[in-house]
Amino acid sequence: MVTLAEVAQHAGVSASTVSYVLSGKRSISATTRQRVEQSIRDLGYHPNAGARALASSRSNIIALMIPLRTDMYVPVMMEIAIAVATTARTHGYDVLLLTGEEGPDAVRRVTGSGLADAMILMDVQLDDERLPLLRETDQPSVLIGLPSDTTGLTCVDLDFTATGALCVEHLAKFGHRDIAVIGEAPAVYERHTGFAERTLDGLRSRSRELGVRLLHRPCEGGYDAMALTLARILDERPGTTGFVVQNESAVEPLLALLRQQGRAVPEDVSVVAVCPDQVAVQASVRLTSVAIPAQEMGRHAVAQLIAKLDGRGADEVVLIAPELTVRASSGPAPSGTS
Amino acid sequence: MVTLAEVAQHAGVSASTVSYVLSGKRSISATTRQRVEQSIRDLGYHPNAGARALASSRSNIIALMIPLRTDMYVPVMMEIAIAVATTARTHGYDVLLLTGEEGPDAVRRVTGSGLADAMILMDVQLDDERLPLLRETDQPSVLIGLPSDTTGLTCVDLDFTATGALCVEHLAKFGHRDIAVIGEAPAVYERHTGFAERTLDGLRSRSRELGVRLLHRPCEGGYDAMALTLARILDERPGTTGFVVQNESAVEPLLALLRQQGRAVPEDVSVVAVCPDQVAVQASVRLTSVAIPAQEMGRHAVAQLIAKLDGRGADEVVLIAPELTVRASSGPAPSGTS
DNA sequence: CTGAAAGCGCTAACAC
DNA sequence: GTGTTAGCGCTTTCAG
Repeated sequence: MVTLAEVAQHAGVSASTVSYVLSGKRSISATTRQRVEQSIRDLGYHPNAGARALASSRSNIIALMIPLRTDMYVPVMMEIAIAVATTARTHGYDVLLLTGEEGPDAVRRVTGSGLADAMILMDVQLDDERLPLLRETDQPSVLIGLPSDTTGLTCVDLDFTATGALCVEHLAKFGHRDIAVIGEAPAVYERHTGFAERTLDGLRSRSRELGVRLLHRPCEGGYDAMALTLARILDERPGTTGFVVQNESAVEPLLALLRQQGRAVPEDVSVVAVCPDQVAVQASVRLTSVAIPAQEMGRHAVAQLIAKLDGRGADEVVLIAPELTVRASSGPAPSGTS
Repeated sequence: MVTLAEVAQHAGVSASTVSYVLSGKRSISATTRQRVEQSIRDLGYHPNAGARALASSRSNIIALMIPLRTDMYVPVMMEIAIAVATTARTHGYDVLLLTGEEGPDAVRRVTGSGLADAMILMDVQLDDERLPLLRETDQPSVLIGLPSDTTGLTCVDLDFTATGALCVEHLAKFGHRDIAVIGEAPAVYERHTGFAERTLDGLRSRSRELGVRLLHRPCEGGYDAMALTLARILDERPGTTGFVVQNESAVEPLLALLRQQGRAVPEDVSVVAVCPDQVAVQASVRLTSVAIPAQEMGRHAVAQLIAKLDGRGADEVVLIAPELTVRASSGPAPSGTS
């Protein structure tokens, strides 16, 4: 293994000079720099991560905690994770993958051991058990998601309240007065996952303002569950002409069932989804939707974290504004309907 | 920050004793051990990862390279990644997440810097550009996937050749004589991804043996692409009664299109999918399928890697035997059809 | 069964 | 602009 000392010797300079060439923390004459860089290449030198971490008390690693659960839409998590990893690399950081399994202990382990310099938490609950730990640690962290109390925390998320409002507005503008919301699985609400509840808040308050009737039903994914849910909705509110879907695995079943019942989209009923663009585009009817900006969330989270690590940047809640894309699944409410 | 020296002092022993209590590398009297463990708890001591890595030349980190691409079925990758992470933890290892972006350079960086002790590569191409590097490094590695030349490599994968064969057998047993294969996106084949080609090999050779006609068509995901592909297939082979689908985002579109054309599943046509169980179960028709054992692959990969790290375990190709689960989408070929 | 002490490879004062 | 050097916190011989 090639060490810094060997590089120094090869280049005829001192160890510190090599170190400074690498870190750029003090100015180096052009000639020395070139000699050193040449030696580094000649010898195939790679700085030792452990030694560096020990001496500098910085590992240049960011920990990313992802949830174990699989009842959320996985591709979004994956897209965020990948965005985090690639963005982190552009800042010289690597990413350590932690599953939720260890729970709060993982936070202790990572902060205590200096394994990572900072951490990003995904899938935050409204009253997440890891939050107290984060508040008392001096280790920078960023949440992707929004807990109920954000004091002393930095959070990045889509503005789901605005998302809910936006969906209702869109349908209301088209004259829909009876809207049904197909939500996530009941477990998601029971767990008090922030985004689901906030979307609901947004949906409800804007409905109230616009005088629209709103019916919310959680729904497991899949055809059977969707069939049951849809039947109940139409039973309770036969005049329903607008649907908001926030559950990727209910999207296609819903469309199929509507088709099967002879309800044309968007002539008879309109559907607005909250889902990644890919899902909206690949559906059997191209869906009007509010996208989940996974990449943007990942990038923002890393940016915030780097800012903290560099001493810039305070605690802040970054809410990404939702954007609704009109596609083929929404249109004017059929006339003659209440 | 609490150091090992402080723990030693608190417990009234030497630093090395504390170290040995932690590592268990030499026997310690029960009383000393207890005193030390008490001190560790009292002080809230966590060993410093960097120092440990430096002194022992082992980081206790496994690098996991996942592909950037998103044309593969993401949930499977995610499931593997999570299985890798949790399994690794049970062996005392953490997982570093590398995206394919850096390509071979990532391998160099990680092995050179001692950041990770070993690595797992996912989404291996038949002639992957990272393989030469792996062969010349002494750093242990395991591939999830199978390149064309496995010399000097350890690989874990589903036996896709057997998978293909199994699908044909199942359909042939039901009397289907004309089978169409809906494959992955063309890009996947162009990239010479191992699993896609091996499945095809299995499908073809068994078809030949059983005297079944086989038509293979790559297919992008989504309805439009599937509609086009299906039309062409039925045009070319109107007598097709069996479908093998290896493309998650084509599954639902296919079912919808068949339904729309009045072809009942499984009365008129049978469908066998190669996909995760979740997809098979959630589809509008519960699909007869060969599952992708994501968790098992992740666990196996880690097990192989740990074996190597412990000096046990040689290079080996582990092919997981496919299992076909019969569900509601396959049945006897309609009589009167060739 | 336990201690003492020599590094591991690098960073960052402190000197010049 | 460059060199000297004292650690960073832990592991692991070598001694007892």
